Amino acid sequence: MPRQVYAETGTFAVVSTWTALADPTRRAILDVLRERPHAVGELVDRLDLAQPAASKHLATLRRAGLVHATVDAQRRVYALDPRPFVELEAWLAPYRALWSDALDRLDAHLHDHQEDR
Amino acid sequence: MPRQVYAETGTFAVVSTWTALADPTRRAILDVLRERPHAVGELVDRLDLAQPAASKHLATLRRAGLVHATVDAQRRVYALDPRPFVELEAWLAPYRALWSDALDRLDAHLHDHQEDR
DNA sequence: ATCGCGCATGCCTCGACAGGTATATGCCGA
DNA sequence: TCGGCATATACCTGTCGAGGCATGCGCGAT
Repeated sequence: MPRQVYAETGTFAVVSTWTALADPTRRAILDVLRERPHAVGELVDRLDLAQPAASKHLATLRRAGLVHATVDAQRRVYALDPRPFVELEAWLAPYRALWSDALDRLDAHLHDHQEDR
Repeated sequence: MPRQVYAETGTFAVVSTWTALADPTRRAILDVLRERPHAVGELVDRLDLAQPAASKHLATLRRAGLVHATVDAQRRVYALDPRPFVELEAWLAPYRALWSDALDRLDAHLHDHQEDR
């Protein structure tokens, strides 16, 4: 049975969400964690990683607040944390006008000679 | 009057969207470009950048497909390109279940003792 | 108490950048 | 044609992060 959250206490080398997401291996880890929480060993098996590499990537993801670990005996079970994803969403939101505008223009173009503006 | 698109022809050192977005300066550039297209000099002024730095960041953004430039005499006017943002959106979409689930649980918790599940 | 397992961490090396300076290039105006 | 402007690019330097290896550390089982 899980016991305690493994907090990233203090403000030690906080990592930006963007920096954490810049690495493909870390994005792969997140993809797997989206399915369900995984222990480090499971991630090592499924993603064919060296164990130290996995631990380091997970540490980075932790410092970015993207994941958190629960302690279960010798195992650390990592799970996603929603908050940074919400921030990403918020960052992306203003850019959404870009493609919705593009789609609008496309739409206008399709309905071309019927009405203008 | 603008003349030509400044294509990133060939597959020379394509940069991942994530890599391009990992840099804060580049994100600042995108924020400014969201307002309207800007020439390099305008970006240099508004963001207090060295001119070579601006050109280099813009080159990276170009290789990531996030911006494109139109040539106007000696000036290069950079504007946003929607496509990578749509891809970002697509990447983020599956994670949306995360916080919608969290909100659902919160909601359920608020309506707590009224109905279960 | 001891061993083995699961994981984290320290050290090293290397390649990838960011910032700065200097310089090359295309284009306009006089 | 010439000078100057706007931008790109080459070069250098310092920094940071990823991968690989070895090792430390906590916990459970025997």
